[in-house]
Amino acid sequence: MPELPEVETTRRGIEPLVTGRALERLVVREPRLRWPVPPGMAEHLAGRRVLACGRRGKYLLLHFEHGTQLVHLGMSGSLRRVDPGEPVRRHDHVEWHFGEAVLRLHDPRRFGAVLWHASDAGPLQAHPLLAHLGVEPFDPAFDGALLHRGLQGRSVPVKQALLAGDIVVGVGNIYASESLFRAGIHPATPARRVSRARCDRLAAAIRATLQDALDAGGSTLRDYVNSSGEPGAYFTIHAAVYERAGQPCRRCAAPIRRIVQGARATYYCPRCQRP
DNA sequence: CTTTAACCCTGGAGGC
DNA sequence: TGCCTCCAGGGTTAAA
Repeated sequence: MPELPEVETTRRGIEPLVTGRALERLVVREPRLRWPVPPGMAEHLAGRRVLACGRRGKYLLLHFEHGTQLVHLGMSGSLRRVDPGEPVRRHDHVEWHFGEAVLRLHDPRRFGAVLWHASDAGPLQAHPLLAHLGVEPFDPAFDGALLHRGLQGRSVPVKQALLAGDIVVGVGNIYASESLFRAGIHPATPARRVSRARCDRLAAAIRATLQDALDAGGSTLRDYVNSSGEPGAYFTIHAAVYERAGQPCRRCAAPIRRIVQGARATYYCPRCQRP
């Protein structure tokens, strides 16, 4: 499932293809995504120039003069470059035509989204889907102090507090487990009980885990965004705990455990990770 | 305010 | 081989 590193890698892949270029045509084959693709979006964007390609959390942002297109990959989405005339496959829902470069959104489960925020509707940060997002993990402002502040007053397990995305964005289910392992923190620890010192460790662990995934993505960037890449083939990080239930911890050899928190699987080492 | 559960959807896995 | 059931999962939203 695309987490922040996959989304950022996608952004870096498409940025040179779209920046400064006019969107000749937008094709919406299946508007029924997480939310309906706004009617008339194709007409609204035809011939308009993309000024920049950004990202906020897991939202890709295509900035136009008159507004911004928000693209979310959900959990099964991928955005790839294909050649014009490349056969359309099942679940190819939206297409951006920039001359010889065509971007195609492929999303079997349709949890993704393609939305529009007009410039005259107010600042982009005020968009309902962006307004409550936490800080970017690579923003210098993200540190142990900020994390510690954000965890105060919450009794939910620290893993769920990370996933909520209102303290720091981009930490999905995989990297939440991996980051907590790296920091040596038990995932069920109540958020407010994580000490300031351990928040320093955790913030560093989150950044390091995401950076590792980004590095892995960078090495496979060509395959990821170009049509040669297998759709749905996301980065294979060298997971320490994720989906390793019953297998020996790479650090201490104790069997990795799987628990369910908030209806989501969490993996951890009972010996390396303490409350 | 915080916390919990339901929901959107399809492909893949497992049971029979 | 085929059909049925179950589950995963990001993230929003309604309900408690």
